[in-house]
Amino acid sequence: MTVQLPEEILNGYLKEKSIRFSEQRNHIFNIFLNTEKHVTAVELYHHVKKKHPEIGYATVYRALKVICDANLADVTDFGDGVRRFEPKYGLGHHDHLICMRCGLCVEVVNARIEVLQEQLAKEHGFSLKQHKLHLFGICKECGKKINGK
Amino acid sequence: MTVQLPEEILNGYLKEKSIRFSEQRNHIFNIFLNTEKHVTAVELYHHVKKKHPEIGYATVYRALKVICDANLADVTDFGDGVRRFEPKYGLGHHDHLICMRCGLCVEVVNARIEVLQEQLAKEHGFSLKQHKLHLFGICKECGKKINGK
DNA sequence: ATCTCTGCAAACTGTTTGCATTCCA
DNA sequence: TGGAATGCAAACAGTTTGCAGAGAT
Repeated sequence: MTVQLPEEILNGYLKEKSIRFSEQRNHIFNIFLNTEKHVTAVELYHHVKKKHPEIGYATVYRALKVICDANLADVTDFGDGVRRFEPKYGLGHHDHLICMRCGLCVEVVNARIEVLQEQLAKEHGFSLKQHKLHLFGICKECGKKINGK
Repeated sequence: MTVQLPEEILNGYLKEKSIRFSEQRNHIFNIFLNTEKHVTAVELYHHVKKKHPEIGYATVYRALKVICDANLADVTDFGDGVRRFEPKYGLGHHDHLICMRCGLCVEVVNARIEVLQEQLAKEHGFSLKQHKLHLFGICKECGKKINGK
């Protein structure tokens, strides 16, 4: 099994599902891949708009849906009611550590937590497919600022 | 420090913030406490509506906001874009194990995961305040059904 | 009497859908 | 050529807000 680039994965998925190629979706996908993580659909729309002013909201949403279906993006909601999308390439799972004061978002992983989650699910008769862990707290910088006052 | 009932906590909070008592908010709060967990604002509205048809959406939303501010409810979004509220009484934190097939939602806790999360946050200079862990998988029953086919 | 809370409806935000047109296969 | 994908606008769902009137302090 050779390593596949995200574009190849997407194209493979499109072929498999006999979804037609489209210039716009391609543009959206490329911009999505090069965007800072955790983009809102609206943010992505604006990024896309800069280079391709003719592309509309609906197309961005539809493209994102295809990308998610192809398992190339994760959807996350940090609790503010806005859905955020982030690219993923098969592997590379991670959790989120979010500062409640400044909004800083750090990606973290801990293998032991992952293993314990697997066990916990198993104890309850579940086969685990996916998980989302959001840790909310105060980051170092904000901590200083608060104490400095 | 004596143990406080949720109503007492809410009343204390109202007094502290000099928010006025209101019949409606009280009804909403009581129904909220006696509802199965993870209610949508809309679901809660309908429950409330049965007993108190004169209460409107806005009041339910406003009441829920006060309840959350008083730290008596948690907001959760399992990824479907709908915000769910669940009562909490100070302590009693738990995570969620969700079946991706039938929607079954089990509440789980694992002390070791909690400790590791604390450590993980600390490693990154964060002081942890809160976290949300959603485990998505296939429950025992659904697993049987899938294999049985 | 004052000033907050309610209830209604209208406004808003994020997302989806219907339809005529464009354009890939 | 046929049918799926686009772009627009209108529809939708969930949530918030403005305002007049009711009600708590």
